Amino acid sequence: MDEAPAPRPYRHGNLPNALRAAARAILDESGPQDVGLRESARRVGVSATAAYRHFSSKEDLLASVAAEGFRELTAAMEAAVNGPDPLIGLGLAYVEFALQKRGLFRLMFGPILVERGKYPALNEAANAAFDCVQRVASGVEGGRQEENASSMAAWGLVHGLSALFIDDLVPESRAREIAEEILQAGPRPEHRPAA
Amino acid sequence: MDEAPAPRPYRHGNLPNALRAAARAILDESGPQDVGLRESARRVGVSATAAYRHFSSKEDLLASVAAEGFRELTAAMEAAVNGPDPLIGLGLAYVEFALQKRGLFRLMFGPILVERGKYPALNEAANAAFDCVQRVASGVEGGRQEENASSMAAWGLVHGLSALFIDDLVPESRAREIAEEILQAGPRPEHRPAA
DNA sequence: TGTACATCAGTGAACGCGCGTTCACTGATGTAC
DNA sequence: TGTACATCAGTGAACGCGCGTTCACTGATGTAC
Repeated sequence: MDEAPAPRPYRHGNLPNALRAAARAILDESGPQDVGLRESARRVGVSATAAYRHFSSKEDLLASVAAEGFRELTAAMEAAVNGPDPLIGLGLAYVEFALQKRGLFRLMFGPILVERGKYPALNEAANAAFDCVQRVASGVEGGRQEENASSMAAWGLVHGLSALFIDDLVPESRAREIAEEILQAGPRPEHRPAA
Repeated sequence: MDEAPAPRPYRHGNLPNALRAAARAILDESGPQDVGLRESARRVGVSATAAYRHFSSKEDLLASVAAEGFRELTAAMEAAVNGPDPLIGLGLAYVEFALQKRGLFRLMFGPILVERGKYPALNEAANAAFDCVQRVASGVEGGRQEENASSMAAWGLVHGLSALFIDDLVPESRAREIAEEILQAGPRPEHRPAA
């Protein structure tokens, strides 16, 4: 027991990733308001100062996490688009992403998004995700990614359902079936007078 | 100049309202994350401690502000429902509310909403608003306020558009026309292949 | 292959800050007789 | 109408806290010769 084996080498190896992972763990457990640079570092087992070797500020770390989230959202949507109905697939993937990664989703669409001009990587990742939605929703392949009413409607519907679901305005168990029902039905919900 | 006229009487008169108003001013200027009990009191010109005569905690104040917001949202929707197409009116009122009171809207659908079980007044106000949406969206008068696919779709669409708009994912100037276009068109957006 | 040195990812102590909240209090207001 | 008193909306000082960030530093790693 003399030679205690160093539990971690001097250099961490991938501290940026570890910090992002820690931040995401906090995100999952509570919410964006509780994600802190100090707490993230604490969880990784590293001094708070170490984070500054890789991120210029807390906000920088958060932006990096959000960018990662947008990349994952894009990947999930693109994977889901190869079904019979791309738009339904995309919609369900979007909602599923929100339900499974609530805290991350909230971060992605929180104040950091407004500041995305300051963070090129975040900006790029967010734009890629939005372009993907608009492209599929416009029903064009090479298409114009400019907003048009129909693609905004699809996006709005999917985003709104996600927001309502993760706010527990509908029990989670029902959220998925409702999303499926709505998306299968259209995505133009019929306006029928009571069931 | 001897007798400086007391700028405010010893008793404020309506400190709860004044504190709510101050909190909303902060909400408008920055966002939910910057609303504090101390800062609200400071703006009213009162000691921080004074707030505790009327609110048991910061969260209690926030819940009170959110409840006020839901009451105003309900009123706006109910006023807008008396047009030719109630659902379009309601939708536009909802979006307009979000655009005009971004910070408040964010607070209302933020973490406080999840905790609404602890604040009966907030819970009641929120339920009233949600019932109003569901009632109009279900197209029934005396109606079942249980969630059904069509009313959830309408709500989701309207809520999602609001969220996208206040996140500046669309320039505000365009937000209103887009909302109108989408809602006029349906509210079942046609899925047309590029314009 | 060995040595000298630059690089750079870590450390721990300390900073100032503003927060929510508690405390003991003051003094104006309202009320009972 | 006057007086005694309870009520209660305010005050200011102080608390502990955790935060983001800066500082001067240490010591392992990588590189040039």
